Amino acid sequence: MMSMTAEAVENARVEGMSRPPTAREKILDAYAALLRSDGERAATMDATAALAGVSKGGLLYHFPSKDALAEAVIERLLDAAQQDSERMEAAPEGAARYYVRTSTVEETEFDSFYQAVVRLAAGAHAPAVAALDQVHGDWERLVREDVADPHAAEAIMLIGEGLYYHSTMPGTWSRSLVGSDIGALLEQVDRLKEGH
Amino acid sequence: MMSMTAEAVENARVEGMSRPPTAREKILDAYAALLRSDGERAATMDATAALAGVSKGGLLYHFPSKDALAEAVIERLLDAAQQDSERMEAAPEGAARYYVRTSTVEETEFDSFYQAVVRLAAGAHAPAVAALDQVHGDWERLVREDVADPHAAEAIMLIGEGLYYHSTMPGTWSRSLVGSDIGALLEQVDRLKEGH
DNA sequence: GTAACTGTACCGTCCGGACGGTATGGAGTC
DNA sequence: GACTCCATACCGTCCGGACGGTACAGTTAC
Repeated sequence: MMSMTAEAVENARVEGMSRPPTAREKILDAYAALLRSDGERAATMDATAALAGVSKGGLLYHFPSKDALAEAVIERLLDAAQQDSERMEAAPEGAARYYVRTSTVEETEFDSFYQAVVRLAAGAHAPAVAALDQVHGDWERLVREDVADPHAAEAIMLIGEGLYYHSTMPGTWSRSLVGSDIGALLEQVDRLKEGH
Repeated sequence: MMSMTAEAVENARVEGMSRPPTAREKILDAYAALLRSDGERAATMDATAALAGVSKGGLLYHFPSKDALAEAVIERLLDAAQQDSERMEAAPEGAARYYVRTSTVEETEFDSFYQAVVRLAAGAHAPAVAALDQVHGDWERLVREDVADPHAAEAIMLIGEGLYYHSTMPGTWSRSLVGSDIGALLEQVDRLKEGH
């Protein structure tokens, strides 16, 4: 069996080979989980290492600085967003419906990292803000291509962003809204899309 | 000339008398401004005191702990939200239009403190989350009263929350959306509200 | 034998908070 | 109306702990 450098492991992951979770993956997941649940402040290196079941030395072996951790999370998001955009563009239901439908909280890896990066952006982390800019820009472009009326497209974008807003916010009211019928919401999207 | 205790000064503020900005007000504004611009992490007591033009000791005189600062910001938000809800209920254009129209970034005191509390909530600050729950619950109730179709009401709520999402996010893409024509967006709201 | 860790010990900085001052300006007393 | 007393409204410094990061000597698994 070949030995693998950290980089080789990373490449293998990017190429889609599924592998048993390495320490590096566990650390990244733990960091994202802490960001989501308790915010940037609580996502310390010690806490991340503890949650990942790894020593601090082990964490620093993979990520030499906290910023490296943040960069890796952002990179993961951009990778996932790239794939999501392709699915969105090819969706038979149309980009607008796809966008709104997938904006609801599903326990996907994509959402997990999206929410993590939102928390980073809330701390004014410039690369996180830039990454969100890029992701939203892609979505907006695809929705605008799908929806003839630009004002309807804008309203649909906002609905999706409202759902993301809910997904990144803890609290009770989010459940009452997001938990409701997606089908009915998609009908509203259709109504906006079709014009009057 | 009457003497005023700190409590009397506070009461005067609550009762709506306009007074020259006291140190307490300046500290609160500074703290909210730091939360908005750079997030919870950067809104330290030292930074707040410096921005308010007050010594650290002076800050701690008015707010004995950092949590007291957060509580005061939340209280301010709830006060402002109370007044906003009353205006929303009485709005001739209807609650739905009022809600969406005022969800765009205006440089009001209300928005300033709303964004500050969102940043606190992003740090999993429980009272901040509860306050946002309450504010959003009021809005939702009023919009549901205004819009016959509950699914349309939900879509309208989400549009407003999408706008708030933009307002709390730095970055370039927010401008292209939020800066666009509010009138056109309100037309979309009308279309949702009227049903098909 | 090398990559992938563990575990510990340590450093400098920052942050929240405690604390001891100080200036001011009434209130009460005679 | 001078004197004491005291509350308000601050200032400036110090401390303990947490956090990011360094260093490095061992250990395990392939």
